[in-house]
Amino acid sequence: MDHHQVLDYCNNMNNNIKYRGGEMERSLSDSGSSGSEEEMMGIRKGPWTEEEDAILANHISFHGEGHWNSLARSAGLKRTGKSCRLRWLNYLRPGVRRGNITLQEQLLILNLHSRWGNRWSKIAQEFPGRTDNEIKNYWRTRVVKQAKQMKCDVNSKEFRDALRFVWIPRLVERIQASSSSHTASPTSFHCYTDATSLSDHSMASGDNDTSSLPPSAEKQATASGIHHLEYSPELQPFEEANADFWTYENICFLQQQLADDS
DNA sequence: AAGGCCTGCAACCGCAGCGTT
DNA sequence: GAACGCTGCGGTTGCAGGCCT
Repeated sequence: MDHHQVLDYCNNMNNNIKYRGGEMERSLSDSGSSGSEEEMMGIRKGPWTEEEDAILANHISFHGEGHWNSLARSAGLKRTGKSCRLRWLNYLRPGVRRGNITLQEQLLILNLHSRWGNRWSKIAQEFPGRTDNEIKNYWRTRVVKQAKQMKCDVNSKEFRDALRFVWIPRLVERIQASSSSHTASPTSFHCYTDATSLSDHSMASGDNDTSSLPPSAEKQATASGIHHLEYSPELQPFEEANADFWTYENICFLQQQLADDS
């Protein structure tokens, strides 16, 4: 990205960013804390301004990433190096994707989390353009919320079974439905659905109990004590699925992950 | 209309690991 | 090998906007 591209990029950012509450000056000296070096230096905290974003992006375009503390100083930003790094990686960096998590991404998040736990940066590596922060937020705001609604711990066997036998199969069903309505390759999902014993009857009907499960899943869910599963609105369709991502290889990968979990 | 509550997300904080001196 | 600084990670918090009463 050369200098002119950065400037264009910054202009676009300025036009597109939706700021909450406008510019917010919140230096430490304003916050009432006292005596810290940061306060003496007038280090700013809180939301970034458009001007700061432009300065940071412009500076990185000339000098590159890294050495964040010295970068912050030389750019004239009254921010910590950590703050600059976070802002760049999570927001300003070219290629960052923001917005709705697709069905495929949801499925992969559930699966990778079951494998790696809260290792968000590692999980995020499987999602080009997504940040660990965004995936972490998704997990906490959607999945943890769902666990709370089910009155069980997110790491409990009960909830993990709910993910495996209810949530994930339902996501797969919806991906199938989305795929078949947008592409002419319904056989793409054949191996996955066969291997997970999913029947053809729809789980997208909004049923709230295990009667909507495939027979094998229903049996296992019942055996696990899951009787009153409820679905959140976020289980309703998100934006159009990313068909390019949903390749035969990815399907088989997920299938293998599911098999490894059992 | 207004006030309180809830939700989602950006950003901060503390800590651990690593490299350098 | 101790001290220091930097970086990256995961947990947590603060707040704007939406929703509800």
